[in-house]
Amino acid sequence: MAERVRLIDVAREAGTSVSTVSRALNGSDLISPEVVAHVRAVAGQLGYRADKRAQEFKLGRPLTVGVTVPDLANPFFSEVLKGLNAAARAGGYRLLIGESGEDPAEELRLVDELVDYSGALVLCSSRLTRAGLEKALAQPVPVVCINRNVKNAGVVAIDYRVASRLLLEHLTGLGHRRVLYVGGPASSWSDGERRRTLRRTARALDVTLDEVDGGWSGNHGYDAGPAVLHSRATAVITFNDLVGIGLLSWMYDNGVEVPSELSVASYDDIPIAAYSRPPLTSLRNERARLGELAWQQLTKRLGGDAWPAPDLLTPELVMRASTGTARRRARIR
Amino acid sequence: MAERVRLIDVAREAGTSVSTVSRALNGSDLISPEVVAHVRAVAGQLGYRADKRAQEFKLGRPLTVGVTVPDLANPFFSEVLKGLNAAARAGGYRLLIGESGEDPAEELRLVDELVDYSGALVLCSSRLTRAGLEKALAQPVPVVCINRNVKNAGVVAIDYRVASRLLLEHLTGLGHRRVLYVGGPASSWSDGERRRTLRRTARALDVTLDEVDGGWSGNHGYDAGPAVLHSRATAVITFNDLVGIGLLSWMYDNGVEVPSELSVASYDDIPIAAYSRPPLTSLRNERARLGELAWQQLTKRLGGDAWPAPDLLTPELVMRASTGTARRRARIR
DNA sequence: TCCTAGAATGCAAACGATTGCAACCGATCG
DNA sequence: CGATCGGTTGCAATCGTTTGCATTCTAGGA
Repeated sequence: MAERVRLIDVAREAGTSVSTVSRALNGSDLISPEVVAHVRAVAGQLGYRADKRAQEFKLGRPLTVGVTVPDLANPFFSEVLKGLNAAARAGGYRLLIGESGEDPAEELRLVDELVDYSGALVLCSSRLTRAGLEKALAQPVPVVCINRNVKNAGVVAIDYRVASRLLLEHLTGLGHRRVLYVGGPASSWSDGERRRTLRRTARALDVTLDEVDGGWSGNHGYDAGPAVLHSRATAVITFNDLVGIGLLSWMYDNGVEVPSELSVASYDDIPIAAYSRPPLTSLRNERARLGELAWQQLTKRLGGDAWPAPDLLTPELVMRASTGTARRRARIR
Repeated sequence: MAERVRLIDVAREAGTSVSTVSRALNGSDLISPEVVAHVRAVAGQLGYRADKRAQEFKLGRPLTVGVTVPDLANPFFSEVLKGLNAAARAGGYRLLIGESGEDPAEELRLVDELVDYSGALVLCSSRLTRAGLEKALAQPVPVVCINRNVKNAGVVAIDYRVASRLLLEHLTGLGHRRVLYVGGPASSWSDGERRRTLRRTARALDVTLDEVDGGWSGNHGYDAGPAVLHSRATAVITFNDLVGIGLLSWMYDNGVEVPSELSVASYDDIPIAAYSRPPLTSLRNERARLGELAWQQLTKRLGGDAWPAPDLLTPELVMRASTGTARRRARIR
């Protein structure tokens, strides 16, 4: 934990002025090559590292992107972060990450805090109320929303219309005529979209669609077990894979065979979805790409352009053993 | 996206100097109450928000803690982050998070970058080589290691001696005499600790312990399936729950019944461990507490004290259905 | 020999805040 | 009535950089 070496120390040691050192280190062509070499050598010897905070402070806008996610423990979000982080770093930016814990009030607090340090904001699956969102958009920095549609902001989302169609067509193809949707958190825009598109598609396919409330975690899925069984559906679609896996577990504990008595399918296809028992049919999406696209929208905007049109990502159905034809009605043994 | 309001704008509007505004806003007792009220009112009206970057720059050390984790998608790490984040925020600090992707070289790069913006570093389950670690510790900021033991740094870790004893005693209690450990990444210190303590305890309990290499993800666990079956062990301990769940899935796919033919237990007890099929016996630990303790060590150190003694957290065995007495030998059907 | 163009370098202001110190005020006291 | 004092307030330096502009120096042409 040595003392910091500053520009002035290098200048003194090299026998020049700070401006010369600064220019030499930053590769200005105003400086003679010999001096550049000398300064570089001295700087290296002294172990000089520019104070990034001072640099950025002087330069203006902070090179930081503030990001909020509802739940860091959900691989969906961590992979979005991975993509966003890679893109942002390539563009010279860092990520400041905040987790709201699925709580809209906390998310608002986070936004308020992050904006102090960030030159831009990315709200991932924002749980903000409409009013909260307005406040966030009123901040003096550009905002991109992932999986949430808003005006005056960048928008990157998964195409849930396609998603819901893929799921329902798969299930009807297996002969299911009555499907239950186990929903997510009420504050989730994407839950709303899933419901909306499922309903529409169900109508078009002449499928009966029921809905119950669930949540976002394995616990929520497990707890939804009884409600699922009491519905008369032969197939279930869950808000996400964690819920789906929890539900599978309840079915197992209660002797309901999947898929012969009940089919289960879900959104997101997180890695462990392949390792549930039975493996979960789910909708794969390019989550990392969501992050990348968010960054692209941001750079365009930071470059002075208007917001581009929303980017929509098309998911892909991954069929696994949790869905099949219904051979008999589920009943608790 | 309005223009930023600065201190000078407030001063002009309030008809005073910047110093007065600064003091009024920061609650100095040198200012008369009326002026404070007036300045506060004007500031509020103008929507003034202090430029945190300028503040911190002036004040000196950055109020940021840089953190590295190997894998954001592993709930173990996200919960450590949760605890660390809560504690750090309570202390007025923010987190700058970097993910190394289990790659030591990338982690070194991360450290190098994070240190430019951070007043302290937390390395979570660092995969750094000894040399890399030395470099990291030579940085001009205090460093805390979570789940890695080093000199001249803060250390917070899980007590793997206890952990391994709990696991092996549980298994021997069920009658197992031959146990296989499916290991983690070679760069993981905690994998080393698990192996070391397992070996020692196995010797003490007169259990035969075999080892194979695995990894950190569900895929690694699945891929270890054949090796597990070819070993003559009746019980398996996996590096972590993701590996355990992957392994369970392979056993299922290949007709091996758990636990009647093979018991599986693991470290960490991440939430979905309860929802694997069968539910996974695992070692619960207070991950969020790891983060908290790391912060406590840091504050002590930042306060000028020497590094406190390492904090060791004792895990707790959660028995679930993946372990039981071996009734017959596993064989692929 | 003197002047000047052009290259190289240094001086000092700036980014937005905090803070030590000096200056100022009215009131009290001698 | 002037000196003093406590309570307020403002001036200016400062944090570590970058950068516009002035300055210096060298060499070449007249």
